[in-house]
Amino acid sequence: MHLVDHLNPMQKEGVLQSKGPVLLLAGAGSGKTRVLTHRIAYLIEQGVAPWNIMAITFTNKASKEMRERVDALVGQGSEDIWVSTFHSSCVRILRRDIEKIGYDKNFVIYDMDDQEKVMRECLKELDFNEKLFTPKGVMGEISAQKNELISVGEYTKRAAIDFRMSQIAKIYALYQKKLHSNNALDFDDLIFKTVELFTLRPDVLTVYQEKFRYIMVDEYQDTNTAQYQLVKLLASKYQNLCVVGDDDQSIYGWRGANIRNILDFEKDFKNTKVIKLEQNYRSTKTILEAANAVIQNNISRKPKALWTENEEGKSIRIFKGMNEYEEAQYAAEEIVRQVEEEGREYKDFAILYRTNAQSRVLEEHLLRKTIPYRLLGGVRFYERKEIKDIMSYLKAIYNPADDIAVKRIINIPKRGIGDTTIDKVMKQAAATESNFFDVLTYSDEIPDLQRSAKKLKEFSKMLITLQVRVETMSVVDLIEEILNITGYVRELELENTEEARGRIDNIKELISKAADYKKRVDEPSLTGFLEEVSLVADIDNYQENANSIVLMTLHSAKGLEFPYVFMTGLEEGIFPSYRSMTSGEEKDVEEERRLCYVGITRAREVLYITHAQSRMLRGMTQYNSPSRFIREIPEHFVEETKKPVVEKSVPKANTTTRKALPVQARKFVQNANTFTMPTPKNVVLNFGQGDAVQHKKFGVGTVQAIQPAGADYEVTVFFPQSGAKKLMAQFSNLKSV
DNA sequence: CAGAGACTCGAGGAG
DNA sequence: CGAGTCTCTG
Repeated sequence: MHLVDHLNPMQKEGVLQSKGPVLLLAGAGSGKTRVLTHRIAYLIEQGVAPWNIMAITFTNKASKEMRERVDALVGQGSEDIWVSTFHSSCVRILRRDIEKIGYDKNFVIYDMDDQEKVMRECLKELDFNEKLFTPKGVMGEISAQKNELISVGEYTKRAAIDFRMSQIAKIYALYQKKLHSNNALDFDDLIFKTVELFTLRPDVLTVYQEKFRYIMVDEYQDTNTAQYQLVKLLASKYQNLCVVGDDDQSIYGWRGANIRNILDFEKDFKNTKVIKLEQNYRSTKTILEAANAVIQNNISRKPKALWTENEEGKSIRIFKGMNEYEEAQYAAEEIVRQVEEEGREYKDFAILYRTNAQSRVLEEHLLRKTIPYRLLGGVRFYERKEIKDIMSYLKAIYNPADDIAVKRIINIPKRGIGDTTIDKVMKQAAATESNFFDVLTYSDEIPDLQRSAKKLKEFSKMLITLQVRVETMSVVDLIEEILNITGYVRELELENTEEARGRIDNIKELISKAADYKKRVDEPSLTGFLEEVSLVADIDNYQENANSIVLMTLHSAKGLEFPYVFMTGLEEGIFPSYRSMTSGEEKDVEEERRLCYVGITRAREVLYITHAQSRMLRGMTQYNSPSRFIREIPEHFVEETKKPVVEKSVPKANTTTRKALPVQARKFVQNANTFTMPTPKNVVLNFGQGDAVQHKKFGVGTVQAIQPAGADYEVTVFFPQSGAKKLMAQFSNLKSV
């Protein structure tokens, strides 16, 4: 029995084509991970040393999965294969060699929060119009430059003719200067600086080229220019580069992913062998053909069509809710029904949505039905205040030059050091070109700081004390020591609120994560722990085995699969998003459509698509028409389902075949049909649709519909005597009976 | 300096 | 609607 015996011919070719550039176009569910892992095993079988092999993925989860599968296939020596993400590979390289380009190798990694703080400082210092230059906006532009490998110098040159750009160039320069003096890199820098290192120091590049003779890149369609350049540099010597991707699943354009990387691969690497994997092993025919039908509406793509030998399967269920509550209720009830009547397990279900904000209503209804669920996204663990506080202590101990971390904790818990004092310290630091922390240590010598010097020195002494212990203490002990000295947890205990208890739990969770780190890693260190924390993604924490349904964004769902998938909020303005519809660029809607394709192809057996006629957004009620993507699914794959008639009637799903809907032949024609109006205020209704109500003149009737109408509700009530009446809730004085 | 209350403004997705 | 910022007061 040979490695490739149970692979299909195309997969086999992907495995055996082990030399030279290979472009593996792998459709959704076509077994690409399988090809990659077998390919690695085959290389080793052919006598390639494990340490000469590198496999790059985007998420830790993907790399962990690949590592496990490779371990199972290869056995001995597999630990020497570099299986890691772009970011962690770069960190590893930079820790060794970044000194060669003028950075300290103990750099810290800034997350978005930290970046924004630095950015705010820059904007404040430069005193630019804050309406024109928002931290987020400028950060986005700078990030885009880094993704395109455009340095401060290069950008400044290009910016010369444009006022706004030249302003941003100044911010970019200051921002980089601050990061450098804080001894910090942001996410984009991790890639950028590695490329810079390789470019400036060919000797270093050669070392890595010799090391990584066989390179594989997963999710290649999501690489940006910087990542591409990195791979190209590494592979240029031996040309043994295998990239795997699917242009139809490119959904990270907004993050700088350059779809040209996949479309032009053959031009960049001569004699590229192109292999297409088009057989899908995951979904039913119905689901797959629906996905094909949707994605065909995109103009810029490589033509292809996935096929499967799987059975027809069930129709795609489409549900229209009156509002997002009804939508959520439907999903929850349908899941309960499937679990109780069809014997499915909770873990078979995923609910997907376009934006994280949509998860709340869904959660409420799942809680109400006591359906166990896991939520990915939202406020991530490491972004919680208490966690960031503790982490900032660790960062400040590790790298006192990290002004952002030091400033964050200087008055946490309260030490009587206020904004005025902090400002003075900052001024002093700027004037002497020193770090914020250094100023603290000699604050008693500065006239301006005399009054608060005692507190400042006390704080700096405490940090120094902790620094000394790093050598001898594990991360767990260090955290406990911090909590001890600062009284952080004690303070929370005194609060004695639900929220405070939650925060204490989170801190305990952090400690156990640190303990787990210590157990798992060969040489645990504070650096290692900080690094790991900086680089975790949400999806990395997703556990397949837990028996609960899972809620996540469509973006997070890429690479996963579930027997039952709910795609929710399929409405114009939500999905496709308002921004993509109004940007004026068709490519933006095409990216949304690819996201839809990704969503549909997550489903193995049954796909539900739901949308709501109205939904609350930012305190406003929006009325959205159904998403164009619904119309792009041929109707014979679809059945429209009605809500299991709730409340008073039989709780049984009641499905009917959907009547002919006009099929929109061409896109572009679609207009938004999205608008907002004020939500009724000060009107409380104590009845809902289907309830009986009493009216002075008409007697008892049944509520048929409730529509917001300006600041009031228009209630349609059917009265047996007088027929249907439309009444304004505020004036009709309806009473529930 | 700290806390309370008013006020503004904004949510797309993620390593 | 809700998080984050601003302003006022003790």
